[in-house]
Amino acid sequence: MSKSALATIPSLLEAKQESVRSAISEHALRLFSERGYEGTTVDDIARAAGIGRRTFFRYFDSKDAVVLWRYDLIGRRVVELLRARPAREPALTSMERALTEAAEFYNVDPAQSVRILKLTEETPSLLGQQLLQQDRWKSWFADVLRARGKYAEGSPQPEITAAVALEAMGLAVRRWVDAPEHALSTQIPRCFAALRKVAR
Amino acid sequence: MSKSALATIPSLLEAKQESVRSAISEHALRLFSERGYEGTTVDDIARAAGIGRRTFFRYFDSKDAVVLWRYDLIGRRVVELLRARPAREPALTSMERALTEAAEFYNVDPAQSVRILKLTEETPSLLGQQLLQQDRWKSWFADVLRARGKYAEGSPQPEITAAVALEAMGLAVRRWVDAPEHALSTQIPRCFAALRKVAR
DNA sequence: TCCAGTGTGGCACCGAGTGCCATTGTTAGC
DNA sequence: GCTAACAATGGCACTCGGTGCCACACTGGA
Repeated sequence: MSKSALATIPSLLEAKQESVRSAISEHALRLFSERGYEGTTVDDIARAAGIGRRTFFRYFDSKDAVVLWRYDLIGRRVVELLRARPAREPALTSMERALTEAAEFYNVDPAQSVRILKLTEETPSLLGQQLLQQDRWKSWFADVLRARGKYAEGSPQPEITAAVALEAMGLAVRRWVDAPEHALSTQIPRCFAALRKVAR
Repeated sequence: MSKSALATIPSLLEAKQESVRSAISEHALRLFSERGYEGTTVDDIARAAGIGRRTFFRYFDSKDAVVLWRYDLIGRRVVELLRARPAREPALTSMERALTEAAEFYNVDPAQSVRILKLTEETPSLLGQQLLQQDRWKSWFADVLRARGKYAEGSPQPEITAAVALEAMGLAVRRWVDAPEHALSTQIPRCFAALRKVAR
């Protein structure tokens, strides 16, 4: 793809590819809401988007990816934000701030976000993939925290901190999806407060 | 199967089925360690176990299940143990005690457990399924905790407590699998201690 | 105009998982 | 011990996700 360092211009072709990509994605989401995720085949999506089945798999690695690629950015973004936090800040606070800021992603189009998150939640194969993704994030976040150098060699502290923060975030998102009338921005501090209370 | 209330005797057939079941399971694990999980087809397993491919799917719902059915008991066992804990005990303590006791499961055959857990950890499709299973457990555990009636209506506290305890347990298991020379029974309190320190 | 390089999509293939059905064996009633 | 129900078996064909291969079409440059 964008291997050539000379590709200064979006080059028409890249633009076209991007439009094909979003066309596939939109048709897919429409079909999923009409016939359900399992009830929609890749053939259906390809036909609806006016492309070949083989081409579908050039734009997305799997059927899951049509839904889940949107989350790919989030993990990286959190790492970025986390690194930007002062190293002296309590680790859990840094996690909460970074996750809160990254959650702005969902506010670009809240209704769309809720629809996608709900679909993910109620479709086992999608949920499984999402949990897998978040599991990878855990170690990324733990690495950033460990790099602060405040932990003893082999301490489980960074992993635990990263994991439980992600858990709090996950619950906040779930509560928001189940009751979108309460903003995500109110659920996050609520869940982190509950987390801080767990250990008393 | 054991629908008939009169089935006092294991009935030869049930016994045979149990032996077929474990035969499939053992051949599967052997093949997985020889050729890897992805490199082994269901046909291979069926052939090795001397049964038809179709029969394989009568004993196990999926290829994953050959590995993961062993964990099925654990979740239910934890619920049981959790209910047996005194309601006045701090929730996180109850979780730690219940999970610790349920972890005895792994001590029946530690070497075997480590092999299976390692396989699960390094095989995405297995890990995904396992995370999915644990996600279901979270709500089971949360329900038990909520039934204690110590939480305000709609409080995220039970979910958070269940989730982070499971996270601590998961990390303990992971550390044990990566370094089996340190007993799981020492990793669990270590990870829970780290968890309690997160909130300071 | 001809020659790359690249996107496309058809075709054939693999592996997981399922419905259907004939065959086989086991159990139960006589 | 014979036989009639019944359950387990496994073969067959099919669906669907995913992949390798290859011929074709388009674009851009010499």
